[in-house]
Amino acid sequence: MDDRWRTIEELKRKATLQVLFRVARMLNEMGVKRIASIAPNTSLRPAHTSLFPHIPHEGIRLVDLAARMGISKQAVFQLVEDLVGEGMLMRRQDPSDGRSKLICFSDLGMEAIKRGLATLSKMEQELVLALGDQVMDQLRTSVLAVHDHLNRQEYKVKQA
Amino acid sequence: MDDRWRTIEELKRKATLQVLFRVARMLNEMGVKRIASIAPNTSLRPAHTSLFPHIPHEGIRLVDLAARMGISKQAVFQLVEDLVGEGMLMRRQDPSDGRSKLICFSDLGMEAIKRGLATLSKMEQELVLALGDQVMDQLRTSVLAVHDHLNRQEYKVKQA
DNA sequence: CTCTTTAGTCAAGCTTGATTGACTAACTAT
DNA sequence: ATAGTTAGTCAATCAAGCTTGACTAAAGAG
Repeated sequence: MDDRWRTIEELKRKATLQVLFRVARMLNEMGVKRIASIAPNTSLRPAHTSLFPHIPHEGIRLVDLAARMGISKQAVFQLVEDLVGEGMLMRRQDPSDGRSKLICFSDLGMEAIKRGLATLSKMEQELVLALGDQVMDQLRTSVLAVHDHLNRQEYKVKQA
Repeated sequence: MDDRWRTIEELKRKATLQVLFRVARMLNEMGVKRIASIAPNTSLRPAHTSLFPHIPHEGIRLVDLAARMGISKQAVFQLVEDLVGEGMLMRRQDPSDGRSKLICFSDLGMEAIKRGLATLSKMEQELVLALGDQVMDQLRTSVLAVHDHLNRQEYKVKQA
């Protein structure tokens, strides 16, 4: 065991962030697996579900959605098209602009989102059961603190 | 604001896991960006770096590495080939098997890993500075608790 | 000693998730 | 009214990250 490797092991042991990444990845995989098992949608891929967090209740225009996701409108178009085909999303005419349509959830889509969130919430409750209220409270408050800090920083960067 | 949507917003507010995912994603993106900025390796992609956590100091055989990552040995071969080309990894002859080679880090590779971990550690220290010792301690212990629990569960599943 | 299996390699091809370019219809500014 | 811009759409293309199949050399079983 040479010195270089020892340094690496030391750094790894201290890396809270690495543990955070791994935990997030494991939980995410677990969630995806569970949701897939209750609704075997062969045709809905990660790229599709990545749209969901960016679709507000009022709806959003294609170009704006693309801008928020940081990819081309053509790419988003195809994803939205698929989701409309599956009945998850719908396009309403934008009352204020004849060219544009407002992309929003259909009833079916909202039900699906609800089921997904419920699955996540169930996983969380299982963790509470296994690890106790206190640990999960600590996780919640500390993660939230980091979250808020990162958002404040991002805001500052955008202002500059 | 109809009832279905209100339920969704309620679920989201309670979802510690969603916040965890988002925080992990943001920090990860930040880390990748920083590391990329200090070492503009145009040719090393995420698929390559995903090998690193599975390569032990003693080295590992291609088939075993592929099994650990859950993908075909041919796919792993290409990635290893690229990394050997970049001087990050090297292949030693396996002393106990004439067919097999042990994939391990080169000196350059270990230096690169060290720099990556150091970057992560620096980000962590910045969080400590911004949020305080206490919050980061809470994050560390709670995330570690979840991590250990998930690993225990995975172990149990594998036993069954 | 032969037969089968296994480790690494090489080649071709596929799916996903994106891109760029072109086009139509609707809006906007002059 | 006309010229230029913008929103959505359609099509072709591309790179990443895999897969499957075929081959070789070494190892192991009978």
